[in-house]
Amino acid sequence: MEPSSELDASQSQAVHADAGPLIVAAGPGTGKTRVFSHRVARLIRDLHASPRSILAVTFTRSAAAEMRGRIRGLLAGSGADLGELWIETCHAAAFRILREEAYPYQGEFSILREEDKPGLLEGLLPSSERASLLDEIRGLKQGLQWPQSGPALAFQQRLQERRLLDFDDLFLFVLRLFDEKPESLKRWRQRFDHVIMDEFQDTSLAQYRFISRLAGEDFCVIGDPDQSIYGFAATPFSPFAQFRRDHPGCRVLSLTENYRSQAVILDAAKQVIARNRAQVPRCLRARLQRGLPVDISGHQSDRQEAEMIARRVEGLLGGASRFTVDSGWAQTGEEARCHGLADIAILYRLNAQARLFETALERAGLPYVTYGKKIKKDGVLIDEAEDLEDFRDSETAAPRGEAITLMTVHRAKGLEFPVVFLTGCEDGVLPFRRAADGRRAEPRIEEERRLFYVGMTRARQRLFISYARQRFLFGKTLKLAPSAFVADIAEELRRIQEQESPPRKRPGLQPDLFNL
DNA sequence: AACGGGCTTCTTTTT
DNA sequence: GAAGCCCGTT
Ligand SMILES: Nc1ncnc2c1ncn2[C@@H]1O[C@H](COP(=O)(O)OP(=O)(O)OP(=O)(O)O)[C@@H](O)[C@H]1O
Ligand SMILES: [Mg+2]
Repeated sequence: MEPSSELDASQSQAVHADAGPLIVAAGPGTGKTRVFSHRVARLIRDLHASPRSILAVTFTRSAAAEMRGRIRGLLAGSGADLGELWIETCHAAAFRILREEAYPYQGEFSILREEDKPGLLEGLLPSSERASLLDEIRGLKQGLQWPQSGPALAFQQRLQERRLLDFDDLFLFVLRLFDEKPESLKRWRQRFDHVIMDEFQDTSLAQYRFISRLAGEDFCVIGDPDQSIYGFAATPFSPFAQFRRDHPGCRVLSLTENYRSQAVILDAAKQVIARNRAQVPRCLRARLQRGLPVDISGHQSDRQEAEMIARRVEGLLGGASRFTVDSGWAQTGEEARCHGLADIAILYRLNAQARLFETALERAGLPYVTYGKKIKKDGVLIDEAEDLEDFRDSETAAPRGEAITLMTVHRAKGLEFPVVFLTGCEDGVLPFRRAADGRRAEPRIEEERRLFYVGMTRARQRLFISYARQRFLFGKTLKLAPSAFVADIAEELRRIQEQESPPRKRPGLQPDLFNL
């Protein structure tokens, strides 16, 4: 692994950019997250900023944990430590402030988990109307409005009786706190001289308002508009555009060198994303050598897809290095059995797709870890983060570190793997389209394309794209065409293998997706 | 209260 | 296919 201390010229410029509103907008694998950690480390180590004056915002808790480790590593030997540095998600930062301010309640209060929300409406509404009320409440809160009347208000009162906040409330309350108690806002603003955010493209309006109120002169946001994949979860909002409006004349830096993916993979990904309108012309160059073509395979069925991937994985695993993490080979551009289990990720659009892979991997005796799937234990939903370790004992799954990773593309955001299988690349699955008869049959195609792009750009050395002609989903067997995204990859960058169909004569005119 | 048949719905997810 | 929900029956 390359030393994580190196920076190229643009990265260095971003790290050393003076305090002042700063956007770092750059493509995947260009070292945005590296810049983030170095910028924080530099503040502490070189500029002697007090760690407690820094607020570093990440998208997930696991990213926060990893960031903590990276920064600690960068500070090692300098005598400095992390002190009271805040590395938090937006939600966690809001929650911490509310707790420290004992607002809106003295003493204990807690967060209502998403799955417990409907229960709170017990007796208030027939359960068939609960979901839509919760949607309505979310809509209100996302627009920074408090529920004012009707069952929405009743829900809010029930939260209050139980000293509970839902996730959206965190921002409503912290913003209200700042409005009601200017002295409190002043204190927090004075504390956080330096605010930095990663994955800024997925910041919601409420989150942005919250962080903006805390931030002073030194406010740095880092992200990639082409990797915005959580639009579905919030009301439409363009954080980069808003930041520019709020900070006219802010500095805008970009990073153009991709250190993650071999050139063929990156070029293929660029061809796909090129179909989305770019606000700013894209510039992204591979630093690694070309590598092997993107491997595209079509299968007769979803089961076949899973079986073939399991076999493929076996072929990739190096004998001796089978259990080494990220063995760092394949710079040679040669196919080789040199990978460890932890080097390999199987990515998919829908959690429901995971099961077939689990079955196939189990049959092949290959250890894996599935992330994010809702897990029930004795009929009760358990929280993965805390309880997965125990849970694993009772299942076939393996401990982290020597297992294949199974997760949705959404979850893979920000991560990288030497070998990536991007699966279920069918029209209707990726891009996902709700059941054909539904009104909202139109997928939000640009976001789906970004998702595909995120999936592709997780790969360092090998990218396998696969689709099935037939898939069993939601109780129906669907006939599916390959995703149009696949056809956007130029011939010279890919190698296609269509698994031959069972003996059935087909007319010569077979629509060939790849010769559009 | 507990059972079961018929009905609908079912992404992606942060906390 | 599985789960949740409604509603009528035991
Ligand atoms: N200057 C550099 N020299 C060598 N390797 C680098 C350099 N900068 C970054 N890398 C490596 O490139 C990979 C991608 O870096 P990083 O995760 O920071 O990119 P990113 O822009 O945050 O990607 P994403 O958009 O997917 O979040 C990592 O493996 C990182 O160690
Ligand atoms: Mg990153």
